[in-house]
Amino acid sequence: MLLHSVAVSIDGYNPNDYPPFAVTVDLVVLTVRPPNLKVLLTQRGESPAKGSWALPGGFVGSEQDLIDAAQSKLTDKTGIQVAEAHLEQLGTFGAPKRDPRMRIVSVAYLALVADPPEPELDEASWHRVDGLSDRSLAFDHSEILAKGVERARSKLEYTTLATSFCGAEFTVAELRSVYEAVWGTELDAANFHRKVMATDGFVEATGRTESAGRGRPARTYVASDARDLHPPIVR
Amino acid sequence: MLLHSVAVSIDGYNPNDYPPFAVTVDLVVLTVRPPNLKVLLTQRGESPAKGSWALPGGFVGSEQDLIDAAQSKLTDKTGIQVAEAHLEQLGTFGAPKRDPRMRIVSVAYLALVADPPEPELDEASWHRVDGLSDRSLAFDHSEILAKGVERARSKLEYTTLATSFCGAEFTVAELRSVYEAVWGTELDAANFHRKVMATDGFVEATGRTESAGRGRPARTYVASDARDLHPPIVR
DNA sequence: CCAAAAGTGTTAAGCCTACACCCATGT
DNA sequence: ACATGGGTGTAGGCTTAACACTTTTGG
Repeated sequence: MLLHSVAVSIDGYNPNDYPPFAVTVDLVVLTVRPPNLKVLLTQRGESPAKGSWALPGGFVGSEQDLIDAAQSKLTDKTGIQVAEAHLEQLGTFGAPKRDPRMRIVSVAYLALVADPPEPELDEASWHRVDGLSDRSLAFDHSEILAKGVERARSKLEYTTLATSFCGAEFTVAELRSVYEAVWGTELDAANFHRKVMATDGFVEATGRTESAGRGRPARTYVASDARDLHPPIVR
Repeated sequence: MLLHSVAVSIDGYNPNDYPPFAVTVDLVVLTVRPPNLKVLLTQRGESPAKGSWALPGGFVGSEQDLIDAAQSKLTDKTGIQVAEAHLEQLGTFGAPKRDPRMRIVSVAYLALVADPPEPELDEASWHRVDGLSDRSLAFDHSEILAKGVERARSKLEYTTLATSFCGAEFTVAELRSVYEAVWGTELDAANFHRKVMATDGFVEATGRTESAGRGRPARTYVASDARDLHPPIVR
């Protein structure tokens, strides 16, 4: 199990100066299917932890940037276009024994996506976050997931990222259901509406409305352009 | 400059499945020397970027956890005991060409330390953060530093981490000077005092006072035990 | 007309800000 | 006594939270 230095000859570096690592990306892909927050998991097809659930991920190419690796994994697993999702680095996990096979450092990314229509791949499926125990995932993936969920919860407080969970056009009620699913609380519809409207750079009216069957039809909105930036709170 | 797969034989893995990386830690060590925020830098003794300033750091050992590598670098460069400092992961930087020699993924850590007494090592020295331009450091270290400073600024808003910049025993005025240095603003002394006192889990009175020469002596405090947790705001 | 959901008004409580003011010490 | 910094009081403005109320649709 010990890894020794490997012979790779590079100018300016003594080959034995540094130990070799494998670097992977793991993805915490979250979506909201009201009233639940869901995470994308893959079932492991081979040992170790064969048959158990894990976060999607894979090796980083030798000439590939970390974010590019995360983006391509996301598109592979969900078919979601990069422009439609929010993707940010979550943290790096590199305990020596986190993978029993070898020394792997994994850079975790958090993706927030709108609930995708139909075409989920066979290998991957959506799971309720609150139905997973602290140790139900392979390796240290439960820990990574917990950090992703915590990040998502706190980011909704001080950014406008909640719109990443919505489709292109959405109502204020849909946006509210995102907050309710992620936070696991109910929000006052009246105050929520006012708060969203009062926050610059959050949503922009389309002028259209959308009827949900019963009740007064709701106006629809799109996310403002400047959404990833650094806007106000919504609590 | 191309790196190819290396032959390392590990059970369960095909040696050619993954590309080899070197993994390093880089440290953003911040301290406050009122009225300035300072960062610890080392001057590079060899090529590339010989002579220019860089963040302290180094390779992660093959059986070493990431945080352990960061802690030992911190102790090496500052002599500061781990228990006295706050250390948290900041982010991971792994652009393919960030180091011209080879593919290096660097896990950056942020350390907040009290201004150390005397024994600064020769290799490392403290620099005013606001005296550094966007490109004055080697590699992508200016970017890493910027992220560290930003993290420190925002964390002071919603945690009690400011006490990490203070010695074991401090006055409210000293604590205020920390906020003023990190944020680059002046704060109302009266309101600040009230806010700190009203925040549970922030400081605890020692019962002692400390005279700063002129004026009424200030009561001294120590950081509450539960400081890294998740306490209220101080703005 | 009635139920339901969207959206607006209103009011009281709490928080923040500015600044007046008192306290305790060194010179 | 007086200057200096520590610390408390207080009033006005702003934000929040709770909930009454009006609007607009489907049945």
